Amino acid sequence: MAAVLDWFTANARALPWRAPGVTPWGILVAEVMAHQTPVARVSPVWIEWLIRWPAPADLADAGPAAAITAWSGLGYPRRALHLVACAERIVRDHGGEVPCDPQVLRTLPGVGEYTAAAVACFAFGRRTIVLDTNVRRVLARLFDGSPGVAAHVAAAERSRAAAVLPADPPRAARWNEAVMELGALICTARTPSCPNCPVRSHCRWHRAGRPGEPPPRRPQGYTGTDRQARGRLLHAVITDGPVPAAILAGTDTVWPHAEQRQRALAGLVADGLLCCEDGNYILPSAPATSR
DNA sequence: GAAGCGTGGAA
DNA sequence: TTTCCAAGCTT
Repeated sequence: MAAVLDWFTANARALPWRAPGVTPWGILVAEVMAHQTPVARVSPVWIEWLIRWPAPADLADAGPAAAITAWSGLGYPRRALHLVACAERIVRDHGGEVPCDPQVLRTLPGVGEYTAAAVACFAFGRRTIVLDTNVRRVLARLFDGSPGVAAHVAAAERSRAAAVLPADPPRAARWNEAVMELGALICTARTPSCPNCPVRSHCRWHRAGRPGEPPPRRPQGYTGTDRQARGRLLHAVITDGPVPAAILAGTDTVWPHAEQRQRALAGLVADGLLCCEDGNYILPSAPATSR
């Protein structure tokens, strides 16, 4: 639909990874950083990472501790380990170049269906089906007239997305990016700005009077969870350097509940985000095994 | 297939 | 202040 492409030309955000000359590695880093994370928060961290580690080999050499520290406040720090493992695999198996085949990309740590399609499309111009939560929501409203989407991608969604994807690869890539942007800026989950939508007159959901409930809210809850405990404990080591196990595990300095504290620390160690050496918790210096 | 995995800014 | 949630992936 030309209206969406025209809208994108006029309204695309100037995200740093959309600048000319950004490498496939830059695209991959941006996509992983953007998982469940607002783009506005990703931008400064992405710039920092690409300056420090402009190519996969640079991050592979840097190792996990530096990556975890530089991950800053993006959340889900296992993604930093995934990127290090990606970098190692890219160096070892792909001559230091990010692969362009979505099926190959899919085998990299932390790269799922969406990210593989996105990197193949945005970095290499491949004609792939890019289905993130924004695209799914836009297509569901536009063509199905439903207010939101299910938790998981259905087969029918893929075929519908394929059906509306332009045949010409460069145009398909543009379409993917444009629909994603439309979902991020206009056709938002909570309060969509239909008056500003370039395809409101074609939208089944809008034409039907925007029926239905808003998408089911996810059970989240954070305060007091293992997730919060993990975040606090890891943060302590990132900011203070090596922390004696007697303090981190043995006292309630960082986290009050003893049993939960042990569970969280064990999880962090199991995930490769922390190591315990010589009685101290430290960030891992050895490469995270990427399998 | 459901559950687990962080964070900080906006509403 | 509290609540809600933002370009998913893995087990």
